[in-house]
This record gives sequence, structure tokens and C-alpha cells, in this order.
Amino acid sequence: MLTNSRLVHQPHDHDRCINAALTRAKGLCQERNAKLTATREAVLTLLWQSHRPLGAYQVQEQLSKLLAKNIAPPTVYRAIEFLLGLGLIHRLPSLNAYIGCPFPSSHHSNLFMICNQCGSAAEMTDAALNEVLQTASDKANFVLQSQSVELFGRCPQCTSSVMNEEGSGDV
Amino acid sequence: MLTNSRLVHQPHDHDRCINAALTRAKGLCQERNAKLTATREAVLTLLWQSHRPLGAYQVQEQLSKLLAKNIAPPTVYRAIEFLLGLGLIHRLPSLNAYIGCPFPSSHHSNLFMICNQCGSAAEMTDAALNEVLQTASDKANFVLQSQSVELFGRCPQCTSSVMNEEGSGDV
DNA sequence: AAATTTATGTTATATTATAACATAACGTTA
DNA sequence: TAACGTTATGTTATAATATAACATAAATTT
Repeated sequence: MLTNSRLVHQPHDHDRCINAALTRAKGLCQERNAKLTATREAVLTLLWQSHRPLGAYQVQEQLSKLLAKNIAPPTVYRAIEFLLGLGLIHRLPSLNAYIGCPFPSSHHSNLFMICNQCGSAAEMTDAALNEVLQTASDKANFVLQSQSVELFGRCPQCTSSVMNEEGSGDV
Repeated sequence: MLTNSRLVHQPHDHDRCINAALTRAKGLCQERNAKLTATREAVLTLLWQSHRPLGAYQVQEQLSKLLAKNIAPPTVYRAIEFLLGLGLIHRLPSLNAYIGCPFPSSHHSNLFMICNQCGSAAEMTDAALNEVLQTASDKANFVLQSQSVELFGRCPQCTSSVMNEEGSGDV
């Protein structure tokens, strides 16, 4: 089982997350003969600014600021498409949002735990989950090709802060 | 384990599906003191015309035809919202589409098997799946509130037709 | 350097969803 | 039953997400 949930749900040196992600990305691109251009790298970095998924238009806004010129949606979506293709980021369908992948290159089918309060999203791979899904598919004679598993709830951090300051509703 | 996968993936008398869905809907509405108005019933019926999810604007188009007058998006979305609230339909986030629920009122967390070729979507409840997801959440101290599980692949029908007429790509 | 491929820029528009306010239908109670 | 409050629908406009289509530029190959 791989997961970044401890990092996501606890204070940590986030620069290390970002640097590690960039290093992985560079390595993967070299392997695959893919070019991590300035735009693509910038988008990846933006998606790693926090452990919260960002919408494409949030990326656009921040990218425009970063590059000090107006960036149009297609530029953003192209970079996203490229990064998705390499498995460097994921799309969270129920949020229409994107997030950096902490373990690309590991052929994995993943699960996300999305906090309804703070918006953080931790990723996890789980062999047991995949077995269950494969079994269910087999039972129905369904040929499983890919999957999207999103869990919604409260992350540990928000759970403890709710206990302290009573009465704060979900975001 | 509840599922409608046999029905979805085999030829069957679909009028029975529709009628059963309407009967269930009426019962549930009576129980909950909710009003299944003409518009709402029409939308539900449209979403039960096949075992394929429909987008809101497809519903709008068909509803406009059915009622022989132009129906604006908010009307459709309101009906959808109502039906979602009662669990009579589901939203499939990765398709931005909606589909009738074959077993509302059974408090269930569900899984969808979506065919990449024909677009059909079968629903299934699976206790083992829920256990696995609960366990994964517990491990991360994540308080699980709801979930979305979508599987993509090929349904039995499309699998057998691919075997016969070689070379047809995915839709 | 010419040709080819790959990436980005630019404009317009498609698709999905909601806000805001007006009207109508329904239900309750005086 | 008339007045009132509530619920549902109509209507217009617009927000939010995503892509099509074509032009330009940059990199790579020949």
C-alpha cells in the first residue's frame, strides 16, 4: 500500500514535496523522451503548491501571474493533458480539478480521500481494493480497464480541529 | 450484493424496468411526503429510457420534445436535484451524466460499471468493497462520509460483439 | 537552410451548471 | 373562500469547465 496521507494530513516541509515531484517528473520525462517544457513544469509546480486539487482556471490565473502575461485556457489544458498522459497528475472527476501524483510511474490504480472541510486530497493505492473491484467486475463479466475511486469525508486534521472549535460547518 | 448488471447487459423487456422505477418512485415519494410532479416524473422516465446515463442537456432536449415546448436548463437541473435528493437517480461525475437508480431506498454506497463502448452503466452494491474502503479510511484516520466508485471497461455484450466483428474501436 | 514535427498563441465557441428574480400552483388557516 | 405562506416552475442572464480550429513559433531532422 502506497499513500501520501501522512504528509497530506500533517504539517510538513512542503518544499520537499514539490522538489521531489519535480525530480520525479524530470526523470520520468527523460525515460519517456518527453519534454518537460517551462509551461508544463510551471503547471506541475502550481499543482504541487498544496495538497489540494486545483481547477484548470485556478491554474490559469496563477500561471498568468507567474509568467506575468495572460495565459489562455488551451495552454493550461494542454499542459494538463501532457501531465495526465505521463501520470504525473490526476484529475478528480467529481471536483473538476487536478492534483499532483505522489507516485507516478508506479502502475497503480488509485483511491483519493478528499476532505469536505479543507479540500485536501490524499492518494492511496490498495491491493485489497483492486482485488475487490476485479472480483466484482469478473462476477458481472465486465472487462475492467480503468477506475475512479473518490472518498469524501473529513481528514484527521479537520476532525481534530472540529473537536476543538465546535460548530464550524463544512466548506 | 445488489446489482442490475444482468438486466443492463442483456436484452430484456425494458418497459418493466421503467414501470418498476416509476412504481418505486411513487412509493418513495409518498413515504417521504415529496411530490413527484409531472416534470419530475418525466425527467425520471427519460433517465430510464435506457441503461445509459444522459447528460442534463440531453434530458433538456428530450423533455422539450416530450412536452412540446422549450424547457430551460434550470427546470431540468431542479428536477435532477429533487431526484438525486431522494436517491432515485445518481450522478456519474466522470461523465457529467445522470442515470436512474435501480434500488433507491436501500441505503447503499454504490459502484458503477461503465462500458467504454456502448455507454451502458450497471450499478452494484458490494459489502466487501465498502469494508475495504472503510478499512483504508480508518488506516488514514479519515472519516468516510460518502464515495464515488466508477469502473470503466467493456460490458459482456460489447465484449462478445468485439469477438465476432473484429476491429471495432471504442466509442 | 529547407522540411518536418512539436509546442504554443489566439480567437471563438461548445458544454455543463447556477444565480437571480418573476410568476404560478398548491396548501393552510382565518 | 380569501388571504397568506410555501413550494414549484418560468425566464433571463451568466458562471464555470472544456475544446475546436487555425496561426505562429520553436525545436529537430534531413
